[in-house]
Amino acid sequence: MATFYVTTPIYYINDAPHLGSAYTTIVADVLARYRRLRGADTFFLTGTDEHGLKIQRAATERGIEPQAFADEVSELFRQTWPKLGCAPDDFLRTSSARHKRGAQAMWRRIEQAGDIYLGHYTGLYCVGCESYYTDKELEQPGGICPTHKKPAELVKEESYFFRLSQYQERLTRFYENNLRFVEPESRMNEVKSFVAGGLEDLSVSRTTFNWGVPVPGDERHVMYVWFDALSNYFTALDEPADNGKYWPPDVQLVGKDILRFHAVYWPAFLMAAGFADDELPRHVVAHGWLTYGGQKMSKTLRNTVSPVALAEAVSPAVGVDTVRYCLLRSISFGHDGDFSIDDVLARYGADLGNTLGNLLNRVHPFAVSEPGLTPAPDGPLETALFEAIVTAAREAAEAWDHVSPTRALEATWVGLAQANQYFDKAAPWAAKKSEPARVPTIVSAVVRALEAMSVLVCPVMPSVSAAMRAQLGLAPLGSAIGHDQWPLSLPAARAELALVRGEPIFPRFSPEKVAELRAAFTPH
RNA sequence: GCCGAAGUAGCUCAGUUGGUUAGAGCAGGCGUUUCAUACGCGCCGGGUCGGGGGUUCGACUCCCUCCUUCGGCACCA
Repeated sequence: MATFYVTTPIYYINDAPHLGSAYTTIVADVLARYRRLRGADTFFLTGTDEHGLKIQRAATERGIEPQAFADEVSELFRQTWPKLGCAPDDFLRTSSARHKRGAQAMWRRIEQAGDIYLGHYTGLYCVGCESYYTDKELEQPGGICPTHKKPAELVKEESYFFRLSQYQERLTRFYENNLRFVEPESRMNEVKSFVAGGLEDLSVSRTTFNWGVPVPGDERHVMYVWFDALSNYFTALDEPADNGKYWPPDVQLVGKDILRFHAVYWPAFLMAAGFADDELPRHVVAHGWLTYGGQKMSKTLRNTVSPVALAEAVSPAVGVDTVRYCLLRSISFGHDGDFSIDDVLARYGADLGNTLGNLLNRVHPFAVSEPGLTPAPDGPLETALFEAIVTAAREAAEAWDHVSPTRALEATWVGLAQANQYFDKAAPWAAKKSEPARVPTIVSAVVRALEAMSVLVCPVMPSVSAAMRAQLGLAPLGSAIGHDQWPLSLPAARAELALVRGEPIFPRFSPEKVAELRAAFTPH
């Protein structure tokens, strides 16, 4: 049985969910939905990373316990995803008991393998901030702390280390045997050159704070954040029912900023814990940053945009699907990309309203006049249409398999365009007068095309898919393990159609609404 | 500084290993249809493929150089 395991990073809870994390989560959700439609037994994991000094300090500032702080912000994340149409199978919190258990078990495995040892970490420490800084983070020359305007001190602290240096060769070999381990390729090269530059052992514990997973056997230490966090991908499955069934991850989505941790440290940890090469994650896929309306989003500039608010403003019914579509369609995956309200408006009108919505809408008048449908065998026009649809399905599948949302949606929309073209060529309005017997054939063909398109569109726009299918007289798509529903062959003709003409799925925006949306969502 | 990526039509981007007139979508123009959400369909893109030089019979596609932008160069979530 084919399984599919996809993960997002667990998000650090020092901030509310933003467009960037929404993008990652949506991509993961779309991949999960796609695989489910293909019949794979799929597991989609996300969660929150809740440990570390920053969280401890933020909690202290508010006069609450770190756990209470974490509970609050984590909940914010957990509640956000359904509002964006995302349905993770599990939501892992690093402060949960099961995760601590799992992380400690992972620690022990590595320790028993002899790859964790006690040593001393030296770093530049700012007493005022109570934390370490890198040269880059400090003001040069002099290594001045930007907050306290005092030079950071060189401090030595007891710390456990992971023998990362021992894994350079094996990692290199692993990359050579798995050329697509990291995608896109340019990122793979970055990772390779990083490893080729030599690896030092990694400090994996701290004693300067205690909000973390205690090191087993030495509770003066807590695991340093990356050891703790990365293990979540394994600990989430570390239950008898799941463990082994979904492991290893098929796709791990990460932002480019955290690629190294996932492409170097993480496989090394797993190697040390005794995983064979074919038990390591299959693909780590790095995406770029998002700007909004050409501007980098930042809290200080106060130009962050809430994807949830945007979706609600666009439309209560299809806003979420619209935002999902636009994010995936407009951002060239892997590159930095810009997302803007003008882009949303343009795509809502053109791609969604005109091409997709209108196609569905224009078939209805003919369908209602043809209740007892008896389509003739397909002619050349119909055959050409179905070939085009199947090609679109195949190309979209190929693109989804390679985590290329933009390409997948392009292929999908080629299918929709072909259906519109077919409708014009077949011209049922003319056939009605000249050759009435052909009308049922034409209606049937377009309905079958639309049925196929409702599948192709489903991973990205599940509610639109359901709305389309409702108008076509079909039940929403469900996931059936082992049953590939992707339309890689001609959709079956149905003798009886039960079309239900509904309101347009993507109603045209009034000029006033366009103005309102622009005003509300154009960053300044 | 070192390494790497990108710079292609107004906008967003595709362009396999170099080869006939450089592509798509959107926007815009023209035409057409009226089934449909003034929607669809058809036609229209003389862009020095960042600048310069070179290799080649021939380069957007290889090499050099310059300019611009963006990444990576280890403990930053």
